Amino acid sequence: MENGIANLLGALSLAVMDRIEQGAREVVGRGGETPAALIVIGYGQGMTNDKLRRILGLSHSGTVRLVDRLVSDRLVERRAGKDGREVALHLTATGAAARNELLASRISAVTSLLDVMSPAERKQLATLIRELLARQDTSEMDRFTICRMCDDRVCTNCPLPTNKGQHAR
Amino acid sequence: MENGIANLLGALSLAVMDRIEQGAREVVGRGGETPAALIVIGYGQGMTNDKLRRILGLSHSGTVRLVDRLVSDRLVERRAGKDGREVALHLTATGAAARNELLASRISAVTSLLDVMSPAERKQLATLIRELLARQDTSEMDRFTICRMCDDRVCTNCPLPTNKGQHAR
DNA sequence: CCAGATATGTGCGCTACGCACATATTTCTG
DNA sequence: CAGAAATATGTGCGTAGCGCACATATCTGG
Repeated sequence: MENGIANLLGALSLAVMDRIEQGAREVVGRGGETPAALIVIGYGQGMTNDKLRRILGLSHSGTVRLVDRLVSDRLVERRAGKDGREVALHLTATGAAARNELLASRISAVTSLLDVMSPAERKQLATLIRELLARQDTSEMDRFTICRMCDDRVCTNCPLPTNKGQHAR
Repeated sequence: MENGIANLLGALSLAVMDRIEQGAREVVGRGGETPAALIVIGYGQGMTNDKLRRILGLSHSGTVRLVDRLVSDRLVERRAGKDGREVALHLTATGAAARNELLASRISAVTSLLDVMSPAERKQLATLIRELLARQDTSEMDRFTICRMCDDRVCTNCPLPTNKGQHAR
């Protein structure tokens, strides 16, 4: 059946995310979108509450409370934004350290599944996944959403297309 | 960088699970492990509360409450088990229908990401993922956990080291 | 200069889950 | 074969994470 591949990818994705989420919970002591929020804020482009909300796919109030948790955990600070309405989210030193741990934990979780493959197989798989992602029809915000856990220290050449509405940002 | 592949697989897995979970929530109106529970119970080997708990990776009480929700939604029935202590979980007709919808939604979600690939690329990817899964060092319960969302109507040849109908108590 | 858009914060409730405890049934001893 | 331990389920209570509706502050365009 042609759907066999869909089922296999579904199973693999579940296994991958189980491991990533377990590691993330151990590192930051929180679940849900909180780990992703820490990573996204760490990208450092003067993240606002509202932008974060759209990237994480949460409601507005859910995002405010999520940031409340990060602030009470001393991982994030709310600073004044350019616009008097906006809040600029910044990582504290502790937050930046936690973020690095989080990224390392994620890479390690995925690597532990991948290291049964030979270097040639890994290269082949990387090429296929890169193509798969590159051909997706993703909006600017979709791209941030998919990449909300991505390790910017490792992913120097993101395959996702940046041109859906033809103009970025 | 050697970790590029891990990051790519992590990003893809996140995208896949986002779509699967969104569809599952639309179908059953519940999140968390509830959709997986419906699928697992539907495998139909006289599932018990305790076995379900181990497959889903939840606490005991969490599982009891999860089953409570499924029962109150008229998707699952609690029947007497062989052992006087056990409860045998069975899908109602409504539950079986919801389960089929759920599986179809999952396959459709993954397929929508995959159909940018040519048949040859899909076949190549399937072979690699199958190998990746086949070489994992998984316990009996790990396999059920990884396969807790799997479509048994589609996955006739599970690559994980044990057939899924098998029960080792 | 004021109506609408934008951005954030709050009151309130709900879902999903865990811990500790209680209860019922088997199984395993001595 | 009686009692202890193991197994399986259910309950009281609390918490984390999130959404809806509403309130407030700031910016923008006619």
